[in-house]
Amino acid sequence: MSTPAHDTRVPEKPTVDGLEERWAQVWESQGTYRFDRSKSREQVYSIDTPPPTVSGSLHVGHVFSYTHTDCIARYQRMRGLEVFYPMGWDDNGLPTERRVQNYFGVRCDPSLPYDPSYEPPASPGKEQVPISRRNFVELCERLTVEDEKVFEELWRRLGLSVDWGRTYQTIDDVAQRASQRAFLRNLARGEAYQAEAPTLWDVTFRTAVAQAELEDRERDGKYYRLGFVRPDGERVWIETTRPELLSACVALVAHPDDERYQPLFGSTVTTPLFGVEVPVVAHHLADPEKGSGIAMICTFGDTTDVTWWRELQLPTRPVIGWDGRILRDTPEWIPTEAGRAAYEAIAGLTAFSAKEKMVELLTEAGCTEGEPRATVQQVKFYEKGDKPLEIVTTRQWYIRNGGRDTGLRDELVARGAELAWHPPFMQARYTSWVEGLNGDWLISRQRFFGVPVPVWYRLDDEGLPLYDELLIPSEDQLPIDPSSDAPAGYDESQRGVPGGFMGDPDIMDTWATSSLTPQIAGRWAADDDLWSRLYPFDLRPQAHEIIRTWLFSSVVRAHLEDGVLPWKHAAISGWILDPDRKKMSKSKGNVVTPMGLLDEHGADGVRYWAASGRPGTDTAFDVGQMKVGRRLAIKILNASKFVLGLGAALPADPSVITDPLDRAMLAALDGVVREATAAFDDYNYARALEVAEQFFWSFCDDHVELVKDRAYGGRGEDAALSAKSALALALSVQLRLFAPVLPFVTEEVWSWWQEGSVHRAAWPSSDELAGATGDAAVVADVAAALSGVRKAKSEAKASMRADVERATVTAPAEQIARVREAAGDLAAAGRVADLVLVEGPAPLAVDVVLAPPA
RNA sequence: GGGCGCAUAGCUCAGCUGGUUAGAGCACCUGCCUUACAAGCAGGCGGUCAGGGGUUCGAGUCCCUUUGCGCCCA
Repeated sequence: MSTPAHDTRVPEKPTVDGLEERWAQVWESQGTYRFDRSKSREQVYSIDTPPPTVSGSLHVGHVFSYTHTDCIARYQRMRGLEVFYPMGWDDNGLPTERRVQNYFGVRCDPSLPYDPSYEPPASPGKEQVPISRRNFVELCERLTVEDEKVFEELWRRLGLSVDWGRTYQTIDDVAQRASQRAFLRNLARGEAYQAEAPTLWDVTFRTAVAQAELEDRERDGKYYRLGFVRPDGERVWIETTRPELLSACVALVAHPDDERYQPLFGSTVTTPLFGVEVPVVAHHLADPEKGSGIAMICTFGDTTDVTWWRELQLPTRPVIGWDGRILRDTPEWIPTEAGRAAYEAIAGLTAFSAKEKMVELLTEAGCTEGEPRATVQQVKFYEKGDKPLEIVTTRQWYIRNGGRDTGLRDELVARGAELAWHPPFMQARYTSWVEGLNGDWLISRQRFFGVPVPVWYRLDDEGLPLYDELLIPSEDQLPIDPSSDAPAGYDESQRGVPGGFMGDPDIMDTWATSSLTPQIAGRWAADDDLWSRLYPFDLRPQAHEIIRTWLFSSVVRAHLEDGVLPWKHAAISGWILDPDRKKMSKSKGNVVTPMGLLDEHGADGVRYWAASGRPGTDTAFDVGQMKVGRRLAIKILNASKFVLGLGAALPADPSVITDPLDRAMLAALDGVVREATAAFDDYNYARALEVAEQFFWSFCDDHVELVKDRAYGGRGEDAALSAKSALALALSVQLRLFAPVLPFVTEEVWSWWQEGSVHRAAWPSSDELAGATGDAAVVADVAAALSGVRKAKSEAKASMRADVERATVTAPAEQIARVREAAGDLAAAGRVADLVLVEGPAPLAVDVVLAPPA
């Protein structure tokens, strides 16, 4: 009839302490979360896990969002899908470079040869030691291995159901191969190209920066009023914040409708000091309200200058070098001796010093008017930099992303509409970003720790590179480093010599590699069998601030390579806010270490807090919620101990559950299962948790209290069997409902009486409750009646054990009928001697006469 | 300047496609050792759902608007 109770193993004093360590070990040794690659694509749920930056540190925000993904992963696994859930480490890029520089006291000098026996100084010295690129990369790898260990430890402690046999990096050979292969294929299809173009340039890092990495910052600036000279000798006054670029001036521009300047269009003026003749042109982007309404166009002061330069086909007169200083050679376009002398005065200066010098010279020469006018300007910065970006003209690699092609742009916008966004409004971030693009994706970076651009150039007879004559490796040669590998048909002795070759010196943007995380984790083009079982993936979880970078660039790569979306769903997590509703950040010193939280509140408690945050919603950091979660976990232990201690066991046949109250409770639970399932299918783990939790508390406080007496045998064997069977069934279902959010405590209880892991058990369904359900409405009415009795005792300041002489329940007929179904349990739980049920008006009321104290 | 989101009890938040007296947890107050749990249990206090206007028989929910906060983009 039912499973005997003797195989349960309930501890005397259950505790949540120590569960993490114990179960993390069991899961590892049993391979609970190991991916079974024999499953077909339809049987697999594949997750494109965001790789955290290992040279940074994990914070509460990581714990928050990774928990969400884990809840989804665990749910899908219990639904019977084989979950592909890898973990990646993002070690590619600038943050690692900087950390290595500081940690070892070295810097990369790509001109140096590789030294296989190199060992870094024991402690960093005052001066950074220059080392070769390969040595530098080796140090990066050495350091990141240590970081990864710390991260993995935390993730295991948090209980992420990751397959730890499937970790990946964004810099190792696998990643480099995928990244270079994708690039070469883009190149073959004409989607990757090189171009000499104005490029936003960080003078500190000496690298180009992509549109997606920009941010605007406010800066105090000054407008200087400079007089240009017309052929008739009259002055034209312009206002500029960058007088240091005067020598780079190529034109003046005003709005075509501006009557003040219309007479000048088509004429020329000469620049003050330098005497260069420049045209006066018209363009609608010139703002008549700004300054004097007429502006100078330079090579290049800002991105508007670039637009004007391109659209008005103006000449190029660069004066700023890659180091951010004024170029030393006096430009040939300056015609006068005085002009050349003025230039020599600023040659080699930083932009800042050059500005001061220019203002001094202009003022002395009487070319300025009035005092400089203070202004606040929006200036473009590299998001990781601290000096304003300059715009320099360089040869760079680009990948088409729709920024210069409306056809492709429309296709990518359509991809965004095809993706299931959670929450849906996040799609707007994507669409507006794609629609606002104004250039292709610049992927080359003049840095060292990254995936090299895998091409060489042939050198002409004078040793100059022929950029059109690319030397390209075959895919089976990958990964390559063109600075140390020679192209086919050449040998190392021909590097850098006339008629020989040179490697492309640049690396790729970190997003050019991380946009391929599905391809890297899924072993694209390396393990076709695995790949075919995973791709396109099911889920990309990520934060909203990188929709424009990571999400978009991933869509671009999959669209170009395979003509598909890389995944079906994107789950966008919110921010963690501190109690002042500000974003938590290291600089504000309000960051809490995740390991400390796990120690204090337990992994289940911390996960409970995280899972309470709705998808995409910013959530306050709240230890109160973690305490609530911890209490819930403890309650699950205790309630389970009680139920199992009664000798409750799962019924082999639901017909033993005969009592209407038991069946009512299971009917209500059936509703909870349906709701939790629908919520999880909608990626709303928070709602799923909420309904399960709400049911659980009333299950404990009302149902268990009501049936206690019957379960102990107070009304006979059959009645007790019904109660115990229903309790066991309800417990089994509830443990599984909680398992995705509270993996440790549910596994602990599961192990007391069930075989295998709860995390590989089937998600509860209505089918398993079928045949054991009744009228769910009974639950609420009986609970209301019990509550009435309790209230009377509480108001009389009596113990809940106090005896009741008579309790009279008055309610409409149908409610009375429902209460009657559980009259026996109600009388026992309330210790009511005489329970009277009376039909009457709503709402349900209870009149209680307490027995005199004994 | 454009876009998105948020505003509900002291705090943190639910309230789906508009439907009877607006919910939960925490906190607070009053009690209760009750044989799973005092890390518990019972009961209670507490809200002109940011302000204004509109649609509707009916609005926390839909529309407009104002204010405040946050984020993304220019």
